Amino acid sequence: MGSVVSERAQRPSADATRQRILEAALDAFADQSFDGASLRNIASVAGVTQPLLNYHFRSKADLWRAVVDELFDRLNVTLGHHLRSLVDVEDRIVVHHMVRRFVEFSAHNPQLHRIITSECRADSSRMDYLVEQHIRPLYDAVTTLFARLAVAGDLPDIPPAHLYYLLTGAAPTMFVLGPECRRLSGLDPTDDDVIRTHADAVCTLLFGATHPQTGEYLPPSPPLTGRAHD
Amino acid sequence: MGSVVSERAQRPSADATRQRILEAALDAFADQSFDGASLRNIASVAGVTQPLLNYHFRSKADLWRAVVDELFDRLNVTLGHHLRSLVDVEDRIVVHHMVRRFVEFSAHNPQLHRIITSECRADSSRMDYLVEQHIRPLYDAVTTLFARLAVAGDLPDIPPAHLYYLLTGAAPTMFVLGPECRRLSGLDPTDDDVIRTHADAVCTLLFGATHPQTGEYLPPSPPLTGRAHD
DNA sequence: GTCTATAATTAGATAGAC
DNA sequence: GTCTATCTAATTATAGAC
Repeated sequence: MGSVVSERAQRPSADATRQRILEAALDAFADQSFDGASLRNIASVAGVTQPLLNYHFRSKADLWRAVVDELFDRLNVTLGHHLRSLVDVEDRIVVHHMVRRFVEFSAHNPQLHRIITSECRADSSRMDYLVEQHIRPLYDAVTTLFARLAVAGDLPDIPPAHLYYLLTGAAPTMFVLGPECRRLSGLDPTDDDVIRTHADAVCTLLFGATHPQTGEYLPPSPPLTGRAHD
Repeated sequence: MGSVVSERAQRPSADATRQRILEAALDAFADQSFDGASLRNIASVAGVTQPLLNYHFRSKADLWRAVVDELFDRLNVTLGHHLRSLVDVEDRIVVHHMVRRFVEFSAHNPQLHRIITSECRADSSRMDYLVEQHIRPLYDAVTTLFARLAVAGDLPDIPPAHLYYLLTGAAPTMFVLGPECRRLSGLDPTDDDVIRTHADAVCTLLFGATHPQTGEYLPPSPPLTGRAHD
């Protein structure tokens, strides 16, 4: 047990301190963007002093990269676990589950999309890092899957790139704008029922009807509810 | 001609200067958020010096409010014009046109959603202003229209609040993340064909099939394309 | 590993000349 | 109305004690 010592943390308290800093920095960068977040405030939330952030992470930019790496690691674990547990099933089942997990992840980690929309609005070195290091592999995997499903008739006839931005816009926006949503609608976007309803809604748009309570896939899927005109 | 003098601008050059400052500030606030945008840089882009911004607009916060007011005025004119030109037609025709105009406006004015997502992630006085002054009237109008259409079966059976966030997420994200989109997909989100394809895609998700070239509504609407399983 | 103290930079706002 | 010069405050990063 005493042999669990990383290169960075010689003292037992260091790893815990690092983690508290990372968590405070995640919320700060997500809520106030890179420039708006101050190291002093992050340090204060983490219960340490500002120079300690420069000690553990060389600079503000390096701290930001550490935050982003951990965030995408979590996303990839979430999506990857469900992908691996779904081998040998049809593409449309896989994508259905992935969309639900993506909505749930976005609800529990709105910081992901807050940071992406902060940094990907104009070219910058941080956008370089985000896109090439983390987003492109996901984009390639998702659009490849979408292209297969569109040919099979399991998705609307929409070009994969457009479908990607429809999904990555529709799924998380209610949670990214959580404080606004609460005021406008009275709904609590952290409530499990609200999250489930939103996942159902995204699946209804993309795939047609789903079981409203459990989100289970219902093959063969009936026509989109609410489309009857007779 | 010489009588066209506003209260604020005693000299003929003042109105033009004010407008150049507003345009530079719009892009700065949208691309770099409130804290990231500096008055010195905005002034430089507008071709003036920094203290002139404090002269025309009392403070950075007041400049931000002037930018936001003008932006929502443009949105309301765009949506309002199409609403007024569509009296005495069915709700589903009205909403179909509004969605297309909203996609087009979002493509040409991504700053709108960049500013909203900057400010509505955490409570602040600027979020207060945005929500109560500009967003709530739009939210109320849109969700009321959605509720009528859902009852009539012209929209998927999704609660209006959720449908609002699906639409305001799906429609503009491709343009809000324009620089990212260009890198990932190779598509130019300022290209008219790309914008039209995206408007078609949003309408396909919400309403089912549309005429892919013109975006004309096709009543009675056929089933959602790509749903056939036989 | 964590602190105090501080250097160096930059920001928004104001004073005053023209 | 627009400029130059400057004030005050806040920021990141570093130096050095413990």
